[in-house]
Amino acid sequence: MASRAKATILDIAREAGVSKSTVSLVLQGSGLIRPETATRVRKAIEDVGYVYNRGAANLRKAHSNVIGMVINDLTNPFFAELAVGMERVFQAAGVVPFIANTAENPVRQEEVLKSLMEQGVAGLIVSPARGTTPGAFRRIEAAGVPIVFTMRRLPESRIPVIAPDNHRGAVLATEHLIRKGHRRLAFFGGSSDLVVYHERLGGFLEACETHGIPASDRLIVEGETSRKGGMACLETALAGAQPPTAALCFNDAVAFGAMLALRKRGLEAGADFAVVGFDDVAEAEHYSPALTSVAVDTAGLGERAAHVMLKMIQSRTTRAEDHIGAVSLVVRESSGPDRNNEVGDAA
Amino acid sequence: MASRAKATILDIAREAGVSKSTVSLVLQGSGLIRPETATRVRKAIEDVGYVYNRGAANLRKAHSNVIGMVINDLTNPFFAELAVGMERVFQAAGVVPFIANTAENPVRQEEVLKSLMEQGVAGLIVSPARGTTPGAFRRIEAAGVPIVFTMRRLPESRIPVIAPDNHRGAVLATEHLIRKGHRRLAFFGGSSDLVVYHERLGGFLEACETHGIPASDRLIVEGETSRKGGMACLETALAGAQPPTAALCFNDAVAFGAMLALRKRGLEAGADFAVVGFDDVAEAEHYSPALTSVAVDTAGLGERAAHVMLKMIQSRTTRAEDHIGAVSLVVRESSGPDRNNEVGDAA
DNA sequence: CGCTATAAATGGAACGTTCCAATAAATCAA
DNA sequence: TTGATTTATTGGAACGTTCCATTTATAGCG
Repeated sequence: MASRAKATILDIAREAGVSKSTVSLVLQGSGLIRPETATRVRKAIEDVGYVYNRGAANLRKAHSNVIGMVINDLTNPFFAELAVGMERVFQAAGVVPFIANTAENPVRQEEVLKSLMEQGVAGLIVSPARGTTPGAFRRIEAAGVPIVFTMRRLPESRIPVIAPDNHRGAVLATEHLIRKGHRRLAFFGGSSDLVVYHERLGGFLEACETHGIPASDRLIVEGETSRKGGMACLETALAGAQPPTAALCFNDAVAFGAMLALRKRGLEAGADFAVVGFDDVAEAEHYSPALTSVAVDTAGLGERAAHVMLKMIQSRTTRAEDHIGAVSLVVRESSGPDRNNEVGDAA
Repeated sequence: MASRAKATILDIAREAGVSKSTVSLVLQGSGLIRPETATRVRKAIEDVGYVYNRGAANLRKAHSNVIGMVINDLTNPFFAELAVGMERVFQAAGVVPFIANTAENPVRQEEVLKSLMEQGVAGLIVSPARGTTPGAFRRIEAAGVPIVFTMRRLPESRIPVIAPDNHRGAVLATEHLIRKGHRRLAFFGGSSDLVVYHERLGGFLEACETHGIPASDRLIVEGETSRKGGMACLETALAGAQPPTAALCFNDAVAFGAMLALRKRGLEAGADFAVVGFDDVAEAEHYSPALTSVAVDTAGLGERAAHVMLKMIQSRTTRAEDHIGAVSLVVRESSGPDRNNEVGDAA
């Protein structure tokens, strides 16, 4: 049944009674071939169960159609949503994106990038792992392969970035909490080795500044960007003498964790402590209580990144402009007013 | 900076003053090369920024080190967890898995498989998209590329499957509901074009049978395997004259949807209506109320699938045994007793 | 009919590796 | 010293495609 030796273009040529060049032309959909010949060739292809060998082709063409998508945490639904947005665009362009997970591990990331490069990818869309060294992409850049960063950027690097307006999002969220009457605020999760962290924290601090929240009433708790991290942050925060009454969380996972920890203490997010997330993953809407979060148009960012990548490949450049996506605050149930300071809020 | 023409093995040979064969040997870590020569070559590799061309190599070797992972719905956290389990194993084996998403679309799946095959994958781990035609994998089988199905199987196919014991899981869950005093039961979500559906539904029906729940008191509502589908199922179920008091859901996403719909009606899962999910995704534990679900050891199944694949590749066979993973019911808050039929349940 | 113009098909070199068989150099045994 | 053995290194022929430069067939025109 299964012919052992895999068929090549030459086998097809023999089968169809044409030359290998003709077969190649048919494979590429060239109009130079007489339609009848083309169908004959196509039939032969079908008959022998031929599979195109893209490796061999790339040897001559140096122009693959695969794009690598390197993601730091596939279990975060946020990245899955991002990937889906990209795929929509790539599919339309006849490009197949291969996704690889680095699990937030720079060593693993190194391996994955190496493998992708060896495979001859046309471009790389990357959300770099935490702790990525500044030089990690130098070789890839030198090889002339276009790279686009999504969501995260590296400290000093000329690689284009597609990301939401983290600063603005944090300002929006923080102002919302202040308007709700909260005067002792916390920022939960993330760590300072992430540029995004500084952007989001920076927005938080700026809003505090503008609205006269003194530094002594701001609590910053670093932590893992996961549910577990969020739980830990909340515990730390409530252990203090003058605990905060509201928190802006680094992302939704942290927010979910904080809410879970609240429930464990018999407290309710929204009523007893205000929680705001970041990213607005699909789950946020369906949580209980529903999570107030900064919406970043995840799928839109994914589409944007894919478009930028396609353009870079097409114009064979390695440069592109950054894109900072608009954000908006989606107010739900988790961010109620401060009970001890019922200022009220019209909005 | 970036040398335009990419360096080849020959450039390195020139740089290091050896022959291309020597470079090739060094690249493969052969012990035949004098250590000093090897270091000299490695230095040259570093200096010229060489990237190995795996396509060219495969032309001779016909033995790539990439494995394709084809997943039907990346946004379902279940599959992300599965992927993570596989990656652990593959990483240790020095293999890089490329993940591709089919978004439950057989046409897209066709494209993805084609692309992966052209890329010369060593093997394929697949969770087939809904509506996959029985012949979809014939060509791949004929090409001698090992395939392993995970979670889902195709109606008639000799391809090995790694999946949980769906039947048993459904029996466990259903018996739990019956012990809780429920006498009118529903099965929510999924559709009959999925083999898994029949396995899970079969377990449900069998348990009903054994415990004397008449067919008239069993309600089966097909639906999308998503939150949205779950919401619709619940609405349909409660619209009837003699609505059920408990439901076993096709998977956790459906269960979350059903719980959400309950809340919209002012009802509470656990207290007013019992809900049991399937898969026990990480989220289940953290939901409110926490979801009772059938745990399938997702990561373990992923690891198992990866191991089977590695063994198939190594022994160059296309056959392997099915693996049916053990399941267990994790009882949480969402599956309380029937209020109108407080039989009680010691366990 | 001969000529040119167009259309269709073809052979061969190249792409960057691997691997076999062969060579060159170093070591050993007698 | 000579030949045998071991250790390092090397050319060259594949592998399956693309693409350029040709060749062959077909049509058009006077």
